[in-house]
Amino acid sequence: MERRTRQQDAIEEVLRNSGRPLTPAEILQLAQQKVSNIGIATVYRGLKKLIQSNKASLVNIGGAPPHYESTNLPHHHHFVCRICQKVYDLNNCAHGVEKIAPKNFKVDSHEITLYGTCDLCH
Amino acid sequence: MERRTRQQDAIEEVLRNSGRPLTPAEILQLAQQKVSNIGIATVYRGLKKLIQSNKASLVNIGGAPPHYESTNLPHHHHFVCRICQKVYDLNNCAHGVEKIAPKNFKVDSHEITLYGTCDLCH
DNA sequence: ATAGATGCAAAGAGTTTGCATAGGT
DNA sequence: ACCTATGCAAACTCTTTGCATCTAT
Repeated sequence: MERRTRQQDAIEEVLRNSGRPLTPAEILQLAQQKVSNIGIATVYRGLKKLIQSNKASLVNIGGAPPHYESTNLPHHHHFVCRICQKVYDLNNCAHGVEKIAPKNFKVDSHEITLYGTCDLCH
Repeated sequence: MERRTRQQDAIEEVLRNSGRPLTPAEILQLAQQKVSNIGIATVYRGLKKLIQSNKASLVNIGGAPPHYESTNLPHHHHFVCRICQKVYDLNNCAHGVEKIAPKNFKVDSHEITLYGTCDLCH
């Protein structure tokens, strides 16, 4: 049986409330504001559980370390700022991207990542 | 001044001759067939140089460890088969993807990765 | 001869795991 | 009371760095 703990709740809440994907270290820092002595191992274990239950997903971005985000968001993509390394959510999606696959390749999902300079850094 | 060494040549050649992106460990293994006692540190240093001189680039694929590929290929994207885990190169590119960024965000490059089932696996 | 590149091993970073204990049920 | 989840530290994996040596120029 799975148990509900303050730590697990904190991790889940941090992810849901952040408007952008976070790294495990960022999640730890934010979760510590809710549960003072939560450890990094708990964050990793918590993330693993959230991914298995499909409440969070891994966002893999070239150059940047792994980020995690809540799955309570609609379909979207990401923008990585080359200056501040922050990852932003993009709300639009280019339609028709899956058409670049060859015949006989069945596409079930896609990821688009844009790189450049964000609002604040430029 | 930069020097030309057998090790550096081997790394470059391995990347150019492989039809797909490779991990540092795979590059090491293949390069050892050409230069017997080349070490992993040399591979990392060699890759760094190739990236700086724009002869190779990092390919980041969700779930999989970092891969590297030669830039002697035209602009292209990747397809990851969920069954066999292979990474395929795609020759087309959806144009206009950079338009999904908000105003004031300057886009200089993009990556598209499709996921699904490849030809052979389906 | 000179100085950049290499190989090895040690050091760092990020992530996982073992184990005793706290705390949810 | 039971047994999962936690916190800490050690273990692991991947990558980088220090240093003596090799080697391309």
